[in-house]
Amino acid sequence: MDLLIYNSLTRKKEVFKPIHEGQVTMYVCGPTVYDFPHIGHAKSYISFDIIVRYLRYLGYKVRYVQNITDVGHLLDSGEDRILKGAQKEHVEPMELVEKYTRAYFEAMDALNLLRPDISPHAAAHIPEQIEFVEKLIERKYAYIENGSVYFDVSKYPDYGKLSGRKVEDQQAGARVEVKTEKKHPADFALWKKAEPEHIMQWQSPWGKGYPGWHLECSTMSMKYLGETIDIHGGGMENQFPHHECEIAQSEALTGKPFVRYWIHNNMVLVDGVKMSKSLGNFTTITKALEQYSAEQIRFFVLQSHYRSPVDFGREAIEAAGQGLERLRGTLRNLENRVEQEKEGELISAVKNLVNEYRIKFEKEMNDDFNTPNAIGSLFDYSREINKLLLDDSINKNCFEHVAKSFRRMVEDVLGIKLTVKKEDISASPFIELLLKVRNELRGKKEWQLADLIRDEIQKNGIILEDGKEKTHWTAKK
RNA sequence: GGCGGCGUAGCCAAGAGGUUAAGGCGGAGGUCUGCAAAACCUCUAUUCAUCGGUUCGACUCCGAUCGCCGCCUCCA
Repeated sequence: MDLLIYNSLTRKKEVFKPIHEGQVTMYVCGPTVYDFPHIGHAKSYISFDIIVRYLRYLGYKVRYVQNITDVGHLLDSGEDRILKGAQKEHVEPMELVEKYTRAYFEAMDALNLLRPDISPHAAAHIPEQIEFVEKLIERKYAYIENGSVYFDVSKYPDYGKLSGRKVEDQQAGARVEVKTEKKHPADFALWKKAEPEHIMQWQSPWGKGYPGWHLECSTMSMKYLGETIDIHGGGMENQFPHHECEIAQSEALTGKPFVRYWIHNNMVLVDGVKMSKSLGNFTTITKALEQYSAEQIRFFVLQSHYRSPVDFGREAIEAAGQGLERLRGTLRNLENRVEQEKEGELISAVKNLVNEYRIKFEKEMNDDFNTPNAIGSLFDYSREINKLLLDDSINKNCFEHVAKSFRRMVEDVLGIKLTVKKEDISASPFIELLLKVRNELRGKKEWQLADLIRDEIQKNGIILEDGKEKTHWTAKK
């Protein structure tokens, strides 16, 4: 069964074939670290996390690079985001970078995202970027103007192939005033001259300055993954100009295709409009995690497709949380039975069930990482498992086999942790003791006291379920 | 002005030229249960923004209209 990926470059789903068999090189545009990460980052990076996880599930050796932008990313006003932020917070630019880089990783860890294999910083790759620009000048794709270097878009006829735009159709200066020193409004900065008061500046052959924003991705992608990579991911809003410029400068330099599969994920909306830093309508991940669990947020995000926008609304997130509880219940009950039942033969009906749903899950994931459908099949699977749980004659090994397959899909591929380990709960022995007492009371039909214990325990986040033989307990997430 | 996307039940959300339009939440009823909880069963869109067209057949393709959204050198 082939893996199909929607390639933004061709606007078609294509069969995925990496350059080197069994290996995947993947680059994803990372954050500009000048503020706390928000739920837009969450959706974006969860989407790519799933892609990495699924590729690894399929057996590919993936090298996953995601940059940290800490220089050169400018605001409309022409100010560097990092410098502006540092000014605002009265800290050194690199102090700001450190603070928000940590915040970013902490948030990503909290959401159970796999760390990239390499997280290169733009400011740590200035020599490589300078070298990149020098080569472009050498090859006449770039020109120097007043201490800055610009890419000459007219030399690269393919400019616009990713976003489907023609240079002449654009309303130059629609949003930002056109710099007069550029030969053409579409030309973009590779290197910018720094005014003396601009703190972040480096010596270059063209005087003191700093790199243009687009440059870092091309440079670092090539450095760590090679001239042509398999997958480049990013947010849709970066398709133009950012990725278009990356393609232009990279392909101008090497004469080879820069990226084979471009993957763009859609945006997070709030009340139907884009959530963004500039609109100020964003929720930080920390704040979201105060209201919802990490698993719930992941599940909510994955219940819509990565190429669809998702509206971050309370009702929908809570509904997702309820749904997730059902999957949790299934695994919980499976594990209770694994604990309880005796060893035995793996029966073929169980083997077939596991196989059937593994195939369904893979079929959906193979169709451009269709997580909503994959989750749909998990709910069907869950229902089948629940029916199996009704059968008293099934042995431990069967339940173990099913539990393992269920975890593989939900926890390993979707990255959603389903259970809290009982060993991790320090109150564990006391809970056991209370349950013992409560069951004594139940035996004596002292329902009032027994119910009181249950209510009080539940108030402390422990859920009780009275089974036929014993009472099971779990910690609420 | 240019480029692109979306409009599917009370809510979220897949799908796709042709057997019953996934799945989740919510709701209704039932089974089980000391009561709970969980689970299971049944029901909950004759219809896919609107209007035309193509077709033996369209929610799916084409055109128009209405509404919403993104990008056009700031954003994941």
